[in-house]
Amino acid sequence: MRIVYKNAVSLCSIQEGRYDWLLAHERKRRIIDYVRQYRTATVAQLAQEFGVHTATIRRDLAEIEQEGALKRTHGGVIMEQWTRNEPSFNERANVHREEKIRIGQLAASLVEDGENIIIDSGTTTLHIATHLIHRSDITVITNDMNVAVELRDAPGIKVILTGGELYPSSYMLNGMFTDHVLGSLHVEKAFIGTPALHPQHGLMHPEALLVPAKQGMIRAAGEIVVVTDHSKIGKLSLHTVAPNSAIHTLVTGTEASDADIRPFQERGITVYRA
Amino acid sequence: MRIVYKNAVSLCSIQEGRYDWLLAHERKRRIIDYVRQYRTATVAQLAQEFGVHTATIRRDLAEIEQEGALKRTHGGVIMEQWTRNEPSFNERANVHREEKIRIGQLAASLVEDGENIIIDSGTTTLHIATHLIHRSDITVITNDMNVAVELRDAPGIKVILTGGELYPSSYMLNGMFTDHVLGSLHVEKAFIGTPALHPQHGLMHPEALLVPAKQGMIRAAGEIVVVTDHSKIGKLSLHTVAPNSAIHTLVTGTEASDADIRPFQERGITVYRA
DNA sequence: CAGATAATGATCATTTTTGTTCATTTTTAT
DNA sequence: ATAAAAATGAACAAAAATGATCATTATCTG
Repeated sequence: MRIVYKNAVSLCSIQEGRYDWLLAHERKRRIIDYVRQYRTATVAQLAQEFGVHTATIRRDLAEIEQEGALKRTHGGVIMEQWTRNEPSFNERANVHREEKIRIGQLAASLVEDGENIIIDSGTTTLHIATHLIHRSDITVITNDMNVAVELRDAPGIKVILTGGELYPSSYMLNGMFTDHVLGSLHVEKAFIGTPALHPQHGLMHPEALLVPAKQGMIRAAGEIVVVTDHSKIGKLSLHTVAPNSAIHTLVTGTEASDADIRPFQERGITVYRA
Repeated sequence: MRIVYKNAVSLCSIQEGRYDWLLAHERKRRIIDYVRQYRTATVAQLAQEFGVHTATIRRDLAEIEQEGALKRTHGGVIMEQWTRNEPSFNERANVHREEKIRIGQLAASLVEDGENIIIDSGTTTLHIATHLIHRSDITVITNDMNVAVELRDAPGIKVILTGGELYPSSYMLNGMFTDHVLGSLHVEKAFIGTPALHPQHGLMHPEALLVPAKQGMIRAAGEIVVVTDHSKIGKLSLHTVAPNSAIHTLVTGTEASDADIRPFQERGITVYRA
C-alpha cells in the first residue's frame, strides 16, 4: 500500500484515483479485514501498513476488541477462533499432513478468479480452502462445515453450504437436501477427495451413504479434479463413485511413484505431483 | 444540467474536467454516488473532486446526513450501512448472557422426545441447543452452523442443516437453498429468535435478506415459540417477519415486566419468564 | 438593471484525533 | 529466577477537522 501523509499537501495528487489516507473508521474496518485474511497481525505491522503511529493502532484495537470482532494479544491481534477440534478429525488430518498441504496449494492454484467451484468434504480438500483465502471473486460450494468456516471471513469469497444431515461426529453434510442443492447447480470445477482411487475402478468409497453427494458434485461440475495423497492410489473400496473416465485432473504428492500415476495418465488424466 | 459560471477555477478541476459546473443539488447527489461507490470519502477528497471549498462539502454532508443517506464521521463520510454494524456474534452473545441461558433452558424443556424442531440462528437459540444435548430421539433443523456443531456429538439428536449462502462473517445460512429446504419440511415446533418484538407489529427484523428464512421456519412449524431476552420486547424494526397472531408461545427472562408481556398474553400467547 | 436571496469561500475558536514521552507491565533470554 | 527487551496505557502536546460567523459571489425576481 502506498502511504501519503496528510500534511504532504499537493493539490493535484490524485494518482490512479485512489486517495491514500484513511478515515479512522475505514482504517478500523481495514484492520479487521487484514486480520481476517492473515489470521494475526502485530501492532507494528499494522502501524506500518496504515502509516500511523502505534499508539493509534492500539487505540483502534482497543475499540475493535470492545466491539468483539477481534481478540487482542500482547504485540498484536488475532482472530477469535472457532476451535472445537475433533480428535479423530485431527488424527486423520495429521497423516500425510505435509503432503496434503502441498496438494491443497497446488489444487488451489488451478482455481481462477471469477470461477465457481465445489470443494468436497475432507482433510485434503480443506487445505484447498486454506489456500484460497486471499483470492477474490470466487464462489465456493461445499458440504463441509470446516471448509465453510475456513472461508467465512475471506472477503473475496462467497460460500454456499449445501444443506443436509450432519454425518455423525463429523462436519460433513449429506442426504436428500445435499443432493438437491448439488442437482440445481453448475460450476466450473469440482475438487473431490477420496479414500480410494483405483486404476481400473476409478473413484471408490466404503460408505454408501456418502456416495450420492460425491456423485452429485461430479455431475454438477464441468471439470473434475481429484485430490488425494499417494497412499490412496491403487486402493479398492466397496462402492464405485465414478469411473476414471469422469476424472479430468488428479493432484497428488511427489510421494506417488511413476507406476502409481501412469495408468491415470494413460487414460488422459492430467496428473500433478505437488 | 444548469450551467454555473465560476471565476475561481482550480487546477485540478481543469484536469479532471468533469465536475466543474454543478448545481448544489446535483453535487449532493453525486456525493452520495461517490460514497456508494467507494464506501467512504473524506471531506478533502470530495472538495477536490468537485472543486469546491471544504466548508461547502461540510454543509452538503450535514444535509445529506439529515436526510439519512450517509453517516458522517470525523474527517468524512461513510455508508450508513457500515456504521450501523450489527454487533458481532461474540458481542451479542455476552449481552444478557445469563438471561439467555435461562431462556434457552426453559425453551429446551418445551421440546418433547420424538419431536422434530427448527432452531433459528441466534445467540439465544444457541442456548436451546446446548440444553438439548443429552436428550434423545430429536431431530433438529437449523440454519446456524453453531447450533449444528453444538449438537454434532449428541447421540440422540439428528441434525439437519439447511443449505444456503454463508451470511458474511457469521455462521448463518441464508438464501434460496435455505428457503427451499424449509419449504419442504414440516416440524412440530420452531424456536425463533428476534431482535425486535413489538406488541402491535409482532416479530420484526432490520435485515431484509434474513426475513425469508425466518418466515420459512414459521411456515414449516405447527407451533411457533419466540425466544428473546426482555430488552427486545417493545422494539420496532424495519420489516415485519410475522404478526403476533402467528406466535403461540413466548419465552423471555424474569427481567421482563408484567407490562411488557401483557399485550402478548392478551393475544392468546403463552408467555414464560425464565 | 437593481435589489433580494441563496450559495460559497475565508477566518477563527473549539473539538477531535493523532503523535510523543515515559512509567509500568509483560515477554523473552539468560 | 533474574535481567534485558518489548509492549502497553496514560498523560500531554501537536495537528487536523469542525461549526459558526461574516464577507463575497452568483442567481433569481420584478
